[in-house]
Amino acid sequence: MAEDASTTALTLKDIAREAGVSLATVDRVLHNRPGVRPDTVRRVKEAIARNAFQPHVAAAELARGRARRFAFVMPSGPNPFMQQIEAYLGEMSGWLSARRLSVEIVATDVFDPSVLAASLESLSGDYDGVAVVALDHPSVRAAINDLVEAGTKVVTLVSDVPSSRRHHYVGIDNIAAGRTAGALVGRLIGQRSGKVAIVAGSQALRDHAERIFGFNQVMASEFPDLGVLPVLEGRDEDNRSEQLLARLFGRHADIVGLYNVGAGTQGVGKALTDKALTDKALTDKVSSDAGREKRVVFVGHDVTALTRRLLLQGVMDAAISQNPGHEARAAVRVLLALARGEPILREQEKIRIDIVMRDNLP
Amino acid sequence: MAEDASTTALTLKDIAREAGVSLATVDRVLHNRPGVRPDTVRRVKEAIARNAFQPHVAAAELARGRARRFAFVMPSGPNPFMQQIEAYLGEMSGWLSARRLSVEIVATDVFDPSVLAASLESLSGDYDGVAVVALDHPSVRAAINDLVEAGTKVVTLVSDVPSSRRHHYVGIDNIAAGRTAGALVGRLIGQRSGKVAIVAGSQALRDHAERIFGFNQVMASEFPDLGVLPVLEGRDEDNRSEQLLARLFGRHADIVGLYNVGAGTQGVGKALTDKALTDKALTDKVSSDAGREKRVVFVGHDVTALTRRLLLQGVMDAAISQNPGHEARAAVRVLLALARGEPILREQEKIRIDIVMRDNLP
DNA sequence: CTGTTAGCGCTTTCAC
DNA sequence: GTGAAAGCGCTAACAG
Repeated sequence: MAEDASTTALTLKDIAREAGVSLATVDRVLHNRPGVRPDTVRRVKEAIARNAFQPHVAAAELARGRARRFAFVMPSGPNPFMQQIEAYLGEMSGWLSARRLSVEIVATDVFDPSVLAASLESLSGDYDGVAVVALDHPSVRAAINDLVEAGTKVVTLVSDVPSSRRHHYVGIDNIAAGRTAGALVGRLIGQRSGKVAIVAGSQALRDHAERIFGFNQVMASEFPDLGVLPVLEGRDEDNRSEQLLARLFGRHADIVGLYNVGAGTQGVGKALTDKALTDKALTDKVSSDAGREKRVVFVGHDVTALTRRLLLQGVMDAAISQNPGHEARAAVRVLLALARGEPILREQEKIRIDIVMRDNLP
Repeated sequence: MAEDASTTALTLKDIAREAGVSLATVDRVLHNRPGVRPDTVRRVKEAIARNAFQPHVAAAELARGRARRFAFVMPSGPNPFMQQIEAYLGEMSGWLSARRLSVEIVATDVFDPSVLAASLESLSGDYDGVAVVALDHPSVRAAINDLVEAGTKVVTLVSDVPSSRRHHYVGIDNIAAGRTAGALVGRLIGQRSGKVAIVAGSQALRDHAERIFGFNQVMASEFPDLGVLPVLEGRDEDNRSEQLLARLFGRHADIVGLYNVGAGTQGVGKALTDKALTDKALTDKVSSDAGREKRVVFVGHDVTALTRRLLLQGVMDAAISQNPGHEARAAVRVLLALARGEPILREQEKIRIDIVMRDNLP
């Protein structure tokens, strides 16, 4: 139990002496480099294990000389969530340069498989690691596999390609996120009855499809009395989402819940507040609590300036969120650990599904 | 814009040459060490600023030689949450030793101010940094200030002493946590009416008192129709909490919500399931949905093996949680950054108030 | 297949 | 006040 804390930690040299070999040989074994007789490998490995030897990362880092370069392949459009990730990468610049790490952002049309694949291919050889917001498509998968083949460390970010050989996925489980949204909508509706609407960008997007799947799962099994209306596809555009919704509200007077799967939140919020005003005007003479009774429970994704405001105003009830700062830092740390051959702290790098309501806004 | 990426990063030597001084002098200026003429200091600082020079942390770490020692002063009792923090510290052992860092856990009766203060005093001089689950008391504050005075870096963990000179607090805003609990209880009760019960360990504990304060704030302003019953003090003990609650349920048939502020969750859960059984027996002949109608909305704190089970069973509706793994790692990283004189990544080290429900269980 | 050796960019004596 | 020089524990190039 009582380790002698005053003893200086072991070094490569100690292991070398103990195994009866030279520094270089231990180094070779440590990094699984070829050119060592199997028997020697065994002896060295034993010495390492016996002493629970941990090489000093700082010394290793210093000795390399060469700085490490990472590329982040991000969507080129003006997506607020992606911009947040880029902003958080920017905030790390001091941290990065003190470690002689460089992170370069490569903007691409990630929605066009061939363009994305070409972008990835063009990175080969120049970077130690690549983080990519990936589209799940065969040619993208192939490009990722090629990078991995060439020795580049690859992590998928926010959107995964599970069938590829990427080393790690930094993002949330979207089915669970959809389930969480469903549980919130159902629970917050409470005893009331009525219908539930869903607005998504497109059901062809893997993450949107997964969220809808999870949402429907929960609605069907736990809130069977709430009828779920067919998914509206707003293409993540504000205007389109607003119009589709307004029309839907016209056709169904009994909508009590709404799940916005992707972006276009501005339009969704607009449609909701318009509806609230109309309802209020209609019922003002009779009852005063149209706000309470007719209020539509609204759950969406991500904490942006807009959703923050909607939450504070009470228009939105909850946002399911994946912390963009955490994703940015986790991607960098994972790439670094992979490049160094260090173990990944799974717990630390796991992205949680955050439920954000008005009182726990970050 | 186009920095020459191939240029090797600057080193101390470059700065020294540019400022017309030696390596040693730049080092002295960099660390605000005495023995440099003011004018020289200025020249060197200018050269550093002009080049946005960042010393290489790995080189600095390697050159120090001496390992850094941190102490974690933790409650000695069998508190599951604290045990989780210790477990996560344990999981970091590889990471720590690869950086020649040592973390020692010092168990103390943190609820006795004089004992805690004495423990802290005894650490002086032996550690580079101390993380402490602090009790807010004058003698504890004094002990913290003494440590800081002696050059030790100090962070408070989970429980803060805001009036002390501690360098950092790693933990949540407990008032906001209480507000979040209140909003959840209120919203999940929905249209039903009735009373809300609160069970706490003790109102003398700062964090419990703050949570109750936040909870009552929200109940009063947003759910004025729900009557909040006087706080039961269960001393975080299962049996006592259960008995107090059972008695309360006997006196009030219309309890629809329950907030458990601290531990003792096992007892609270027991009391709730017993009540559910009784209610069901009473109403089975008349209506079948006593489960739905009479169900008490139950919100508590922290994700442990027990609360996880209660959430899955549907006995508990939500747990307000502060991620113990994050707290452990944040405390270490903050102490390390403070010791190295590096900036702290505020965003990264901020502990969020997590809302955990069945579908987003970590 | 294995060993020797020259640094990496700092920190820290010890001299001047 | 300031500078010169000896490492810290690795990696990588080169020599056998």
